[in-house]
Amino acid sequence: MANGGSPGAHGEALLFLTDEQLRKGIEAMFFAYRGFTADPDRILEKYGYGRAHHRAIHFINRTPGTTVTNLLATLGVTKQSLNRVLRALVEDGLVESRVGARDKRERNLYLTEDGLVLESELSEAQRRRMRSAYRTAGPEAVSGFREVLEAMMDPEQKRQYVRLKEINT
Amino acid sequence: MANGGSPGAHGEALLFLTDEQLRKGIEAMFFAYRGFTADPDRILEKYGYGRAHHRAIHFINRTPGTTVTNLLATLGVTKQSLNRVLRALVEDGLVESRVGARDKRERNLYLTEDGLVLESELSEAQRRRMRSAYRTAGPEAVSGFREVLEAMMDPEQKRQYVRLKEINT
DNA sequence: CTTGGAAAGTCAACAAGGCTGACGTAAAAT
DNA sequence: ATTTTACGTCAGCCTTGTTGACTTTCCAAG
Repeated sequence: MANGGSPGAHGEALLFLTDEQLRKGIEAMFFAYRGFTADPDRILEKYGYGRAHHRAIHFINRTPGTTVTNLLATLGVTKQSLNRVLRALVEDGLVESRVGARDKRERNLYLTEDGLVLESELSEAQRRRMRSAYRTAGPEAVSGFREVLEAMMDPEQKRQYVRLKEINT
Repeated sequence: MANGGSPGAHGEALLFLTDEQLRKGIEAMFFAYRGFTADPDRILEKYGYGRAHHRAIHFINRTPGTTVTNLLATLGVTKQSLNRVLRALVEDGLVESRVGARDKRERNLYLTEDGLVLESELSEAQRRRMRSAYRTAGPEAVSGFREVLEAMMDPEQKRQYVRLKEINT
């Protein structure tokens, strides 16, 4: 079951698939994700928001005019859970919810000016860290980074990711 | 502030540092982390546990005999929060808490046989996904993946990561 | 034109897992 | 002898997720 240290007959080519290597990858994900969220978390706290608000703000900014159902699919949470967050953002004037033009049942979501300001504060902080990590690791590492992450996603998540990736190419 | 599409005088060498590229990295992290936790989450649900239990189990397994204070530093949560999780695991017979031999104030934590069984179920699921992602992306990508993740950690997290990495080399 | 179903919003209740603050006990260190 | 450390615990709070039930509005198909 567990294959320890000694490299087998296949040699170095498969070294990166040992349990040891996989474990390092797992722990790297765990610790890196903490860093990934640390800066936004600090900013959000100032405004009394949490990560859930950040996610909503991020994806509304990414696809302005998106519907609630759309956002639900992207975020993978329940309507009730998203609604609580969305209500706060609308009440605080960071998000605008317009009745759909074509289909009046839908609500099209947009960031207000204030919403855009917070979004930019959050994403700049997150980009700063990402930029520094990219710079440290170099372009080759970056492409490997993204390849592995993509391969780690569930099919549905990957669909969401690719869909967004192809906007503003 | 935002630098859009057109490559500047530096050419392709810095393309990976555009806001566009950074954004893709950010979203990749978001979606990949969901995949990363999906399999363990399903398993944990069967036993009525959550991610917090998984983390405790993982790191107790990694450094058997570790103390509560140690675990606290690794996990980055409060004593009260960890205690709730630890109490459940001890009561359910997955973790053993022995009074320290040298320092009787300390508690040394170990997985029991049952604990080891669950740990192995969880980590095998997680390794399976990581292995598949590594295989898809290839060895070069894997090293880039880890480099970027390491560069993304806060110094304190990186210390934890490196400390663990160097056990069982 | 009626009706079925989709999109959205809302209420209530609950759970996991974070947090702070305040104590208490045992044991080590000074 | 006193202070500090390690651990445990009680109480209460918050965010963010869940289920279930119900309503309103509106599109679309029969």
